[in-house]
Amino acid sequence: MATFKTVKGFRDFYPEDCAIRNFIFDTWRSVARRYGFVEYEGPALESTDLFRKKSGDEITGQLFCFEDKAKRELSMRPEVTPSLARMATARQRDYKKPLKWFQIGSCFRYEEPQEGRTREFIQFNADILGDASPAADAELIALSIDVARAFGLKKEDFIIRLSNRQIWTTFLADRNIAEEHTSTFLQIIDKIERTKPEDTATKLEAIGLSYGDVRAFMDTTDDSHPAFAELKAALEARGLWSFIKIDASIVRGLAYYTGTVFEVFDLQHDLRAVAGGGRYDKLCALMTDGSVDMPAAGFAMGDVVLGLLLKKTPGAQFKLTEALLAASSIDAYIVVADEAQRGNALATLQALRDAGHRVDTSFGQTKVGKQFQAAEERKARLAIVFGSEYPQVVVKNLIARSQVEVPAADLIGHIQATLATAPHGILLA
RNA sequence: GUGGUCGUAGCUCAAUGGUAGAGCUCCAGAUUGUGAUUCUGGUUGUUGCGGGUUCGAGCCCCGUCGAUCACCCCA
Repeated sequence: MATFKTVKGFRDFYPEDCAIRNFIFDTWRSVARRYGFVEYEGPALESTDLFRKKSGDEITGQLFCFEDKAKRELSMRPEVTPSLARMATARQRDYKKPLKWFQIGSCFRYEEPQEGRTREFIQFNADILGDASPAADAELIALSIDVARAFGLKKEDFIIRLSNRQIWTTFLADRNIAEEHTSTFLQIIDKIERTKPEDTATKLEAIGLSYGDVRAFMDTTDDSHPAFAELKAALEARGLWSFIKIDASIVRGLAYYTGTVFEVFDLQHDLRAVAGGGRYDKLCALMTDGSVDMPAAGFAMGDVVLGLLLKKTPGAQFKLTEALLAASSIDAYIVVADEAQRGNALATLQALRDAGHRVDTSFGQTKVGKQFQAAEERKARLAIVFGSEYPQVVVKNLIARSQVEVPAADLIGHIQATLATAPHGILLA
């Protein structure tokens, strides 16, 4: 038994886990690129002040923070948006607007682990900076939908819950509620679906509002509300509006959001939100003390909840299995049936690898049966047998279970021609 | 940070307070040039860790670490 254990809330990625992780990364990347986003990355470690600046002192309780040897206060990043704001504002003159940037990397939060929540998790972040239009919001929402679909999730599996903080700002202004109550109010709304109505009513009355008024407003806020008009038009034109459900209770915590806010929710399993985001037009100005005022919007999707959802959704499972098989299978396995031929076998191994094929072999003298077992295990398409009949070489198609003898001189050409054709079927179970 | 449940072989789990086991996996052989099945044999444990009670603790008690669930929080 090993003496050392994985640090609480952190995960090991054994090959089978890493394969799933890479499938998720590949999917995120390919869809983001399809949308014209470019990849960036920031440091995993930042000055603690960067996060304080954005979220205030109270968040330090949830930070992995420490002092380095020079007594600098540092924190593992709990999110990438502050780093993004720092990077984008620092060199915003170098890039034409709008910036469409995405990133994939680990984030860290010092919290109690439980289902869907670990202390290190990997996020996909997509942001558009320098464009304040609802068209940019629509682009992000469309991206989040297409990412979900790329994982094999269907309309019955997930929905986008959409709102806009402006509708609440207007609601409060219409009732002459002081601006200082806004964040308190939004916190109440955020929790309204999981708090007892009596408790909510008490809290609302404290800032001069009635529960009935708020509820009635929520119930009558639908997709005909003018705040959604442009966004709706842009998504309808793309044929994606049917993925949207207006839900005024979505306000996304007490974050920096200023307009559109949305979450990707699964419909079948009652999980946490798979992704969330929105518009945060004031953040760049805040982070630069007003010197760079750049509108922005974005969303983040974590790997943990997404992974749970993919495992629980049959359609996504199939895609995942297919991708894992494609990633792990090899083109050929070289069987050395006669040790005297190992030199010729290794020369062929090298030539095939040089040509870009995925080829493996066993290291030392092993029974032929074991070598075929290993080839099977590796999901090889071909077995290439070097034995006493050399210079004739046996090439066996492990899927069709047929084999031919090929002269050594023609071997490489024969194998490349065979691999160039589509396999007859995928070897399953 | 708070509370509930749990922790035995690589995995899934047994074992009235009385000698720590099974299945699967893995490795080898049956089978010295062909993938499956079957059969045979074999490796693996300070029972998470540390104390305490007891003639005797995997089992009871305390602490601790971890997992899990629910709070808190969710940027």
